[in-house]
Amino acid sequence: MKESAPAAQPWIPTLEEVAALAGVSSSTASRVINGSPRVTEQTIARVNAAIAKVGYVPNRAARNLASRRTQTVAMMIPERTAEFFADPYFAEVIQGAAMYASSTEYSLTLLIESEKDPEKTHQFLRRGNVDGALILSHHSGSSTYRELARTLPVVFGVRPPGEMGDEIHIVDVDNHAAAVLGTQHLVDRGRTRIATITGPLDTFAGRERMRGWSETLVAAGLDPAGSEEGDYTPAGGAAAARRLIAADAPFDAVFIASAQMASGAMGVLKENGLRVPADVAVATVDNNVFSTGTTPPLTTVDLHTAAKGAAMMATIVRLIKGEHIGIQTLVPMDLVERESTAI
Amino acid sequence: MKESAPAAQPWIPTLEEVAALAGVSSSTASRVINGSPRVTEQTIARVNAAIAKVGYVPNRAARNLASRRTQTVAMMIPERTAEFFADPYFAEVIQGAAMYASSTEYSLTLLIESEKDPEKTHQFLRRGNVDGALILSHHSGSSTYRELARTLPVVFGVRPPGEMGDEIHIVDVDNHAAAVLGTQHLVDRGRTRIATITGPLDTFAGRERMRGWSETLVAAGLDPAGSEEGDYTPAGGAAAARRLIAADAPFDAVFIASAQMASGAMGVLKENGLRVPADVAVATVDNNVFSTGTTPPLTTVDLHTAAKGAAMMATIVRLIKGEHIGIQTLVPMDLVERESTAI
DNA sequence: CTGAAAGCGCTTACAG
DNA sequence: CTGAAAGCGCTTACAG
Repeated sequence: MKESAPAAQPWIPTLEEVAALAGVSSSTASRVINGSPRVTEQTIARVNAAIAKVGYVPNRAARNLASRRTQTVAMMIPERTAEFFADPYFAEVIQGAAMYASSTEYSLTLLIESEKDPEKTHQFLRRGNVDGALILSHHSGSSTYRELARTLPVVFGVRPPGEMGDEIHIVDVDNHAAAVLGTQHLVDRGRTRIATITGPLDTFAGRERMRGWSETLVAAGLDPAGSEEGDYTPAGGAAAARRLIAADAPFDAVFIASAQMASGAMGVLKENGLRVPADVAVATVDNNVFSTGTTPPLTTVDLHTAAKGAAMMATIVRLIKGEHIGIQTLVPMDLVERESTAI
Repeated sequence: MKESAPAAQPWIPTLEEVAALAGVSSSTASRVINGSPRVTEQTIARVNAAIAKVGYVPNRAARNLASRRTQTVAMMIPERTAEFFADPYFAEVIQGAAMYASSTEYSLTLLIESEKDPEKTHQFLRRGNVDGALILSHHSGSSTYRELARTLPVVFGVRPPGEMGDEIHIVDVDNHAAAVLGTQHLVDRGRTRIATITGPLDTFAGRERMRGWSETLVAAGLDPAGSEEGDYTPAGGAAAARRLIAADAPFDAVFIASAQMASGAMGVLKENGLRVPADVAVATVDNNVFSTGTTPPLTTVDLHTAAKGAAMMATIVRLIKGEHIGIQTLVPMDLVERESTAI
């Protein structure tokens, strides 16, 4: 089945050739390419002209070998890839990171962590095959990434288990504030019996969002009108909505901790003859197809998830360059009002 | 803001050290690592022991430079990344490709194509920085990727504009068959007034799915009960459903060309007092959160999208290795029956 | 500001 | 089956 040859490589210009064309040494050509300040304007122009003429692109392998950098950042993906990619949240973070990367010299590689043999993955990372790693998800309880962070720049997009130490860099959103924003909006709309569908309460984000809902009610002098736990999926949201209704504590609004859950919950509300927003106002979190695609579309807290991905990438690049930066970066958010909370 | 140093690199073992430890030359150690057949069992064992002992991982840059391969495959992402990643379909293809890649020596890099300066991206690709490229999307009308395919192994996940030439390798699903499968199921359920919400009709897939719906009706001796065009989004599906209802041609079933559109359409059906499946049976395409998260869950044609991504990766690897393979790979599909078409 | 030279860590004909 | 040697295409002190 083998063919003669994998398509004869066409002509690929080399640094030396560019240098010759520009009438300089390859050292100088290299300096121009790498933006060294110690080169004449004129030389720069000549080299750039030569580069443009032959369409020169540096050979990454050679460059990386010589400079001992890889210009590569790994995005770590848990082995349960199907679940991971099913959540548009992660896709959006990846999108933001990839977009930011494209504006830099770094490229983003998807690296799936073997859960049976995490050591293999970690060795790959530690052995100089990437300049840094981005962690979006991890088996809670595992602290392997924390260890990795001691020998390699690592940026977390979720809070790793255990205490925050100085060695951890995290880019996150203020989940408590997000829930306050969404819930307060329901209060401002005059709703007084506000329920919630929470995220998984064994996650930090899930608990924080619930706390935001609860504290907002207390501050407004309102009693909670019910709380059910969901799992961030539409089906989970639908199930939680059913339990909420079955509990028979009347509610005129519900803060749902994710748009995916909200989209599932909407169908259940309708089935039970509850009109949105007339009977029940709905506010949620995440501005994506799940919040725009329902009827009516949902008021939501936009967490700027793509911006979070970009911020993670920006942070890892700065860490790689050896900059000294803060432990935590918070990504801003805002409320997007739609029909589901119209008066 | 600069710090002293980017964290002293810890000890990274080198091939030479592994070789010394095993008592062989680095040539031999290299052969063991690369699975050359011309090495003694004993030598292999000794080298592997040394590798395990020091936790050796080959330096990719050196390896790539010496072997003139990159072990990297680029997944091309259009510059409108937000739209691209919003569709779970693409995320699922990426997932499958990444998963397959992790079982090989290849790594998958996300490469965003600059649309203002596509030449820049293409030069990067052509200049030996990747071994192959995967194309999931492209501006129709552009034939640049076809040109690229003449100098670099390229696998398409969508049909490029223009004629299929021998130089094009494509991994796809039979969209016509998918629509036949879904529509025939509605016919088998005894529905006789079957409408459709199509995908964008300026795409090959959109037209093929519509043709499948239409031909199935003809074969069953049924008249079409209406057809509206959607755009693969929930909002687009909702709008199409509204038009379908407004057209006032009664229908008792609808084949919707994507689950995203179906999820939007479901809300509109309910609003209009149409019960699913009692009044209207719904069959769709894509087995993801959009088909499982609605109430009731949707009967759908599972296109095995992750398998498609894996097949794309498998195909590019074979092409890179110089194997002679067929122009087209079709990924199988199957029908998943759920409540939306229950009798 | 520029160049000659060494070296990054591997692979791979070439001999044996 | 194994080793010595050359070389992959860059970067980067080191001199000047």
